[in-house]
Amino acid sequence: MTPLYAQVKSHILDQIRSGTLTAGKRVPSENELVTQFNISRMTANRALKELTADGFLARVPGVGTFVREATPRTSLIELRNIADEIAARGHRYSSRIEDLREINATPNLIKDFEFKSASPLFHIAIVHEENGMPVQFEDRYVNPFSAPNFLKQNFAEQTPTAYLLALLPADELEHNVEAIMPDANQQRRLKITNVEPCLSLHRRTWSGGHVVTSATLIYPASRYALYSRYNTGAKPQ
Amino acid sequence: MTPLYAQVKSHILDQIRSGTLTAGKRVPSENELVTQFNISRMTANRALKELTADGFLARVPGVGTFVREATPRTSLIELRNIADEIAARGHRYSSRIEDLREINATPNLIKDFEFKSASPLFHIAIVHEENGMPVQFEDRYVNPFSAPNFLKQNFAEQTPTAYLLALLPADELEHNVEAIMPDANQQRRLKITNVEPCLSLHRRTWSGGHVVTSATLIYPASRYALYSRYNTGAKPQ
DNA sequence: GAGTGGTCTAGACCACCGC
DNA sequence: CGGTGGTCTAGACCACTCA
Repeated sequence: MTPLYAQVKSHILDQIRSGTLTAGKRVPSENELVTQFNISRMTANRALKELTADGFLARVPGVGTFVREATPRTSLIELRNIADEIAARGHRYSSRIEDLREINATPNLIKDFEFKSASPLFHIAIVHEENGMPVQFEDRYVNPFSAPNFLKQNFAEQTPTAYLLALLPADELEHNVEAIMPDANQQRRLKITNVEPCLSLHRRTWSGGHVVTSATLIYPASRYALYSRYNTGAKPQ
Repeated sequence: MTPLYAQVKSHILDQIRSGTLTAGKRVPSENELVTQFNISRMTANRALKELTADGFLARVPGVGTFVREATPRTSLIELRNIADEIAARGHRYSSRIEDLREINATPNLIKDFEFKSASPLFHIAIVHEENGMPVQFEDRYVNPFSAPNFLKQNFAEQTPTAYLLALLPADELEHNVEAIMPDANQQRRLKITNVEPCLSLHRRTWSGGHVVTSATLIYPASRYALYSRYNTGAKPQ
């Protein structure tokens, strides 16, 4: 059974997504939600408080709760498909699959996937190339309960990111970015000749409360940077 | 009057900072907090829930609430003050100012600040330290029209970020993250002995349509990572 | 079975806002 | 003044874990 506060959150998010509630518009007050959903005010308060913490709403004491301008918290690293990015630059995309099979989760992976005990996982190692030059090494684990047919896909046609995004909407993302020196294996796969640092982007993706996939994306420093620009919704003086 | 839940939060955070509660240790249960502070369980629940959301605690249903491992990582999305982040980990913050003066904008800086012609700029170079160890080198330029008193501030008391944020709301942000090998100057300032890659985070901040500041923040890879986790607003809640 | 966290209720008092 | 959000209470039922 879905908790009541989560149902209220979903209801409001649906209205924002569908355009019924647009930026700046007032959301039902806590007391209005109490009568609409036949819940207690504490439950309505929790729903609105969490949506505010998530960056969707802004609350003004004595006035009301409002839909915020285009979510300022979602922009730094969008979930984009590297094949589309490369195509958008007018370059040729290709890939090389280096591994694709079922494995047993290690203790670290069990923690990553929030599993309670040992479990099989799917693994893919794939090198993405732009005009034949490796630009990203993707080392990804996939929850077989979320994507049971993962191993049967043709990843020469569609990247793992694109397949998973089409299958399951990502409702929560976690990113961790580090600078690393690639090990010999990674250097070989990325065809790095000189000593060159890399960006290591670790990403976990949730859908429906479960970790769908955990991926480490490695970019050679000379060929890639992460970029974002966005509006915070603050009021300029 | 400080809210009760905030008092409980402070009390627990103080114990983490002072070392009374270390990583992995169990925090008082909700019922124990109820009797200790003479509060209702909902208030105790709120304190523990928020500390969990803030990343300090981890809760296990049926077992208890525990202090999390302090991971030195900084938020990618929010504009946070490094002094607060370090204090929140219970560590000692200090800084070393290496430069603070007015300069003339170079062509690159003129472009960065969207100026039409040459102009003076303020410059600060400052090393941020955690328990005496350099963790960030900040190389920042500031628009004198936005913050005319910048050079007169005491940056031993307040970081440049904190000063500028209090002065002007950031209504637009731009980030660019790269992996770099630090040059000799940067190595010396960060006290890097071995060959070690660094994260370079370049950030421009707008307020009222003008570029207020342009900063390059350099983090040694071994001591820092950038982190973010957020809700995307996609369908399943 | 005792203890834990997860959720929920039906009230309450308050500061604040706009009218 | 009535409506808003911010906080708080004293109960409650549940699923879960651990001994």
